[in-house]
Amino acid sequence: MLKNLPRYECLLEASKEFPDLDPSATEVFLHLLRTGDEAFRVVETHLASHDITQGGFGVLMALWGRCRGNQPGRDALSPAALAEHTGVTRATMTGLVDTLERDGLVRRHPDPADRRMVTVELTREGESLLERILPEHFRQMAWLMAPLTETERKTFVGLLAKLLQRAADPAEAPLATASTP
Amino acid sequence: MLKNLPRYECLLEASKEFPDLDPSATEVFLHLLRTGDEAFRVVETHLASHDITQGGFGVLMALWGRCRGNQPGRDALSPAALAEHTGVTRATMTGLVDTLERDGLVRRHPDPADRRMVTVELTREGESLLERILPEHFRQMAWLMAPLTETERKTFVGLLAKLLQRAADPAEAPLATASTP
DNA sequence: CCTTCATCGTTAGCCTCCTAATTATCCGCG
DNA sequence: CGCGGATAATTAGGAGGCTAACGATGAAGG
Repeated sequence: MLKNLPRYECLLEASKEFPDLDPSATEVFLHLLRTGDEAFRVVETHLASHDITQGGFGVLMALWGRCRGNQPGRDALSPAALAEHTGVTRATMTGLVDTLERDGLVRRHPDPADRRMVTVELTREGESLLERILPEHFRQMAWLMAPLTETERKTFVGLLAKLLQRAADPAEAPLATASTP
Repeated sequence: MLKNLPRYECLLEASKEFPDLDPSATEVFLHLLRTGDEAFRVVETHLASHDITQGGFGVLMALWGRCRGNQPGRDALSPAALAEHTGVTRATMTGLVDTLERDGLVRRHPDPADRRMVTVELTREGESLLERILPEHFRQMAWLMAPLTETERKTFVGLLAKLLQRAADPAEAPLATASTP
């Protein structure tokens, strides 16, 4: 998102004016957002070359046997389950499934038991697209992470997990307590 | 983006089937994206409570004296410079400035020297909004990073920088070479 | 001078994503 | 049975993001 990461001296200077500004925290934060965004873009670019978006890819992956070969038969999920799984709202999922269905990668089936419900499943075409995309997708992640040793990766995931736990915490941020009330 | 991070055993199993899949690389990648996204959401939620979006906030920040108190007088930038600075296209910047101007946070001025150009500057209202938002914004970043020691932060930024360099590399990913040609 | 080319901002059309409201259906309770 | 409440998917309306194309202007060369 942010293209220009502020330089460190700059942060130090600004922190004089704002007592709430923690320079090292800000630096980590900006680097995290920037790197995440850039990594995102790398795979997004690849997916775009196959005319599929990140959102669509997420749906396809969710459909494609969670954990691969979990259950026999076709994998079919409701839009609600897909939304939950990929982290978007159900309204958004309607749009995503619309696009995927229009492109023939996915099919909607009415649920005979509960007529409110619908199940979404992969078509052959969707499956084959996925199998065409995945090897390169995996290669790309491996390439991206190549500069990190196995030890560094462990450390990294540990640090990310700490932040993730806090960021995803329902307790949320301290929106009241402050040094500037 | 991805809500359910695959468990490690699952990745190991899948890697049998896909020689290109590097489990630890995938794990790092998914954690990075997920954490970045979650951190993004935290500040986005805060900004939303002031009726401003991330994109708009970025523009305001860019306008608000890069590095704070850099130059005397008002800070004014062209849409192109803003787009460059915040990492969006010029077309998108037009829309962002439209919204900000409609909300009275920003003003467009024609450039007398070059009639193709326009300069964008902060209004008093925009400035005061920013000064109202920033303390809490800083506090939020500090809160988010609180679980990390100063040493961990240094390590973390180092790792992020390594990845960033690679991800932002114009050389891009190895889209040709592969074990599945 | 005038033609060509680069550059600026904007427009048009599309996709993703959101919230809120709508419609259809199921379920349980009197 | 019939009615209210929960839940499914969808629609409506808005915003940000992109690419591509456009109109206006400036700069440079013949």
